[in-house]
Amino acid sequence: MNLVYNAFMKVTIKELAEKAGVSKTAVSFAFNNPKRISADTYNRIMQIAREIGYSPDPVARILATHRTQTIGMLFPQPVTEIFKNPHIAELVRGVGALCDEKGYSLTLLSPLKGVIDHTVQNAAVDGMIILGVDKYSTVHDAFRQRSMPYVAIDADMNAEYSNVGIDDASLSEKLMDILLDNGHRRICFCSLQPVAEDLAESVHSITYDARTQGIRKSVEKHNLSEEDKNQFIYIDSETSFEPCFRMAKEVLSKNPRPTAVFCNADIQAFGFYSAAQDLGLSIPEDFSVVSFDDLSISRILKPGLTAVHQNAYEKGLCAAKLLMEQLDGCAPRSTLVPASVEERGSVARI
Amino acid sequence: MNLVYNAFMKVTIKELAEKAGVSKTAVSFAFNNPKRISADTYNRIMQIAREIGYSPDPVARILATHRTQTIGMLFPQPVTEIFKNPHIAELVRGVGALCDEKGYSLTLLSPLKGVIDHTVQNAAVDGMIILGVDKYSTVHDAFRQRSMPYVAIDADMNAEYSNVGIDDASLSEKLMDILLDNGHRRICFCSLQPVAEDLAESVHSITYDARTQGIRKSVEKHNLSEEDKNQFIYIDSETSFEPCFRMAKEVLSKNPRPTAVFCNADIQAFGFYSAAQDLGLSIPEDFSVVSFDDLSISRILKPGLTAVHQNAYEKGLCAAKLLMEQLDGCAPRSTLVPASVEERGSVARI
DNA sequence: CTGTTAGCGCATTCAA
DNA sequence: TTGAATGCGCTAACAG
Repeated sequence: MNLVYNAFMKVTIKELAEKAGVSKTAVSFAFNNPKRISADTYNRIMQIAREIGYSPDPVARILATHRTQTIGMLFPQPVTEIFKNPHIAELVRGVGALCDEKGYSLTLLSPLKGVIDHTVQNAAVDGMIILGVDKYSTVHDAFRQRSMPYVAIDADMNAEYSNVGIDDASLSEKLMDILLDNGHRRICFCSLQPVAEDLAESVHSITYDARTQGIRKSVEKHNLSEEDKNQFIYIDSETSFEPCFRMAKEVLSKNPRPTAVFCNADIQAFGFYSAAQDLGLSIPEDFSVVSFDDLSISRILKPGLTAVHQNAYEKGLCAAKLLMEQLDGCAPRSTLVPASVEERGSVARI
Repeated sequence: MNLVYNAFMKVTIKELAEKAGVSKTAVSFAFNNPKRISADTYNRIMQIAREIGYSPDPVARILATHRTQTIGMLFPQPVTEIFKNPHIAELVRGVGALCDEKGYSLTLLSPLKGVIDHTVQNAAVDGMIILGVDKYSTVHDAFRQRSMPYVAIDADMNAEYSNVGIDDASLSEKLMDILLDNGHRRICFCSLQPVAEDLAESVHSITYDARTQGIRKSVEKHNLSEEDKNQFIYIDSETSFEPCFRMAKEVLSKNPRPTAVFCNADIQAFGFYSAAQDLGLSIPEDFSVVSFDDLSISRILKPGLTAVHQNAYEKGLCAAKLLMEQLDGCAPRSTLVPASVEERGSVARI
């Protein structure tokens, strides 16, 4: 029961005040607003503080000020799962950049006992950035109940809450255009990871929906026959390397083999590049690949990956900015982050 | 000043107690220990709680219980820098795994205004896991002063604090043996990233020291001539892809070109593989590579990377376990995590 | 420039 | 089973 540490009887502001012969307020000022007391008393206080090993209790300070100086990033899955995807680290980097600048800490949050609303109720943070919002999520109510500001990433652009995203639908359409324009018909689509295992059936990813819509639009534009459409393959995929690699091997071993894959995350493309090499297939001659993300580390892929380039760092940073705005009293607003299709060498004409 | 949210006048336990016609204690029990009140009052309390939108204030609870249910990961650099290295994400995954299991949150911490001891004093966490401890750091005193339990990763194995690490010295020696045994002499060494920019000169990385020691031992074993040793090249390197790529290109363009590189992180090896391809060099025929980390994503490298395999996830998990132990009152202890040299195809005999 | 007085919102001992 | 009283450690009006 943590007795070891409590046994030290943490020295408090009261004790220091007594020892220094001043009031608690004076001590408080010494630590937070030194200008308001004389240099003499300041020095005396700090001197004794050092001697008896005093430092203010952060939690008590938070209770009194109502400011945790911490923001949370709320993920739909445990940290241990979600961080398998390198894309997430970039998002965190972006958020972290502003946190560091503003002196905020960043807390990683995930559903408490599987329910995300619990986390929203219990986290000691000033605001949150939330990912993977389900279309029908009740999480918005939870936030409203706590009167807590938050910003979503990759959720609904036209909702009343703050959102940061890219134009998934039109980018997805363009990406699909490339495949279809180059004659590909036997195409494999890799899903984004289900949001939570036990909720797998009821997950409604807004991003995934938008991308699907874009694909559909492209398909319609190209007047594919029913027969063509029936050649599409849909595959469930995770977002860490090993499973993607296995999945890719499976797909590439199919008979007939698809001529191209539409990945929803670079890490999936990694799997296909690696699997192709293992099977003696070459990209793009034997197999074409397109993807979403275009991580900086993906530059290692040869030939270069044709992909939707989205700057995850920028998205994180932008979300953090919108949150800080709200923390300063501004109203929620949404932002569309620029993204583009980068054509490199991973698609062949067939 | 956050008026928007405070204006809602958060509903408190007192208000709920009045509305329900019970004492604050009853409400507290309803949320924390329902068995101690009758089902009737419980239901009534919860009913009204829902109606008026009450949920307990996490911060007040923390102040009263002295438990934040949060642990911190303290990095020597801002999150935005440190997360460029994929290795870090693995560490976080490991820590996160146990946090999730035990219902703890995980806060990412970095030096406050450049001073790490400040962070230690001000973070609202029950304990910390700390990385990149400088040999002469005063951070240990800061922890002692707060009576806060902590665990270091990759610090001193024989200190009085808790530490998790691998046998860097002997692994490094083995890795170097491979290079020397295969006839390499013109070898390039890539440093680990300096801990903090403004402290660059006074940084004393324990890990880096140990590895250097291992290398030295290998060199001595192989009776290298002074002339041989003078061919060694030492290069400062960062741990994100783009800079590594540029650095690699530079190294590979040197005349005479080194025959091999000793990387201290996979991400550096990524740079060399990519740069080699760009320059029309092949690994290992034209250039050999060895590295530390062996990330799962590194499996994409062909030929396979000869590297020290360390399970960063395991290290994080182990550190979290040691910390939880201390939180339960146990004494600090250290653990050596197994690691091994994996010989694959990235080293040629010359 | 300094000190006094109230809380902040909840958990918990003890008595009823 | 319930409630009153007390304390957690600090900040912030306000008064001196």
